[in-house]
Amino acid sequence: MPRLNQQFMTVKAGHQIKCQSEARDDVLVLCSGWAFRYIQLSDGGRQILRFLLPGDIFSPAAIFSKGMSFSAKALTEVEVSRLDGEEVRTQCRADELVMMEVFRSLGDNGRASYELITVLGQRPAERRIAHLLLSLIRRIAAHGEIPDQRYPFPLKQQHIADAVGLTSVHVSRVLALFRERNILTLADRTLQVTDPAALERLAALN
Amino acid sequence: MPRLNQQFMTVKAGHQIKCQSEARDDVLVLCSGWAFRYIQLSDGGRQILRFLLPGDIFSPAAIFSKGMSFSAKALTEVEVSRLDGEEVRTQCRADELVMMEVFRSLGDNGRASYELITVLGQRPAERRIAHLLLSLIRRIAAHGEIPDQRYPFPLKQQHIADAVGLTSVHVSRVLALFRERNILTLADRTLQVTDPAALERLAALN
DNA sequence: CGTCGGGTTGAAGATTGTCAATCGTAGTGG
DNA sequence: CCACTACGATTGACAATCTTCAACCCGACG
Repeated sequence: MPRLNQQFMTVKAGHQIKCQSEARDDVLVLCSGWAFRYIQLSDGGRQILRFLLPGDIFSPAAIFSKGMSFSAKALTEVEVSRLDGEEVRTQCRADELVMMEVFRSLGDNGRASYELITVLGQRPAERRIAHLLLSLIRRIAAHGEIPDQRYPFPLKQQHIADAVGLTSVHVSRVLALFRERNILTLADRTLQVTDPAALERLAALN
Repeated sequence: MPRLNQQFMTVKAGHQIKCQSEARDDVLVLCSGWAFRYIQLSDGGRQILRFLLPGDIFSPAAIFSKGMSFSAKALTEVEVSRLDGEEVRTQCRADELVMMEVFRSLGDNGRASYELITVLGQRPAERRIAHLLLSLIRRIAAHGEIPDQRYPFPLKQQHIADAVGLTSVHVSRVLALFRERNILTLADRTLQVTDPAALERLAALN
């Protein structure tokens, strides 16, 4: 099994990793830190499509299909590995497990997209934010056991706002509400959940 | 090249084609009529994820990845072809072109999802509706040349509402506005566009 | 002729956005 | 060590957008 050619880079917090019209056909993988995919609108708005954690592929869909145009930015300082697209494709054909991994990633992203569409279309502010927080918590927990319901959480309120389609002002108010109701506290780059059941009730998508 | 086993069914307008927890691992293809994918919420709300036109696969992602759970309904009377999942997968491995077709479909759906997320998160009612209408127009036009900017359009206002995350009452008001401004008229299962440029301006995602 | 589904309209209220001021904290440079 | 600054979070007042509820219309259809 040939080792794939890879090339590393590190990007500082807040800086661009990939822009909408990136021509190159490479596969980027997040090795450490947090990042996010987003679409930049000309009127200054931006929609965050998904947050990326270590191990995530920046654009799994782009491996087999052209023309996904979104940008990606580093949320914290990150390390990114760049693989040649063609090598990845031949590797997929050769190794069933690699292929499966790519499909799993594609499936996760698709499911997350549909959930986000549903949340944005059908849920009020509180429940949108609860859903985002719980989704992230689950993914963080899958990466390593977390003591005590305290999760590392590098997002600013503006990121939450851009992810769930609200203003940062409104996000601030909703988080204040959560704090008053003793559901969770978000401060100091840490998310502490005090009432996980309540959070799940709000985030539920049934 | 072996002909795939297929089995046809027709479903009347408004009836279920596939439900969220469909266990069977088959590939459904829409042969005629319109349908839509959606997620049903327990509180009565529903989010329409995508409208399907003839030739569309109900769940391209499900071919290679488990656990996409949405339902599908017929919008008009439809004909659906059912293929065995396993046969489709072996066919994909055998025939590069079939594989490419599936990837194209996956890519289209992914792109559409990201656009919908952006529209729902960042755009007000008018622009959401404009975006939906224009997307549909483009797809209809791709299916056969259309004279005169008059498009067949089987959606009720409730469908538009569930697709863009608004109430049907508000959809009605926005459509009235479009009519007053001579942008388009929606009546009688036909969509007539009188000012395509204005529609594109509203629908634009830049 | 009645009724039913879908569309339209008005009035009132809830949710969310906008604008602007304030505050706290962490640099940064003198 | 002390301004000075910059950034993010918070708060209040107000406005816009969208929903809710209810009534009504109208054409299709039994």
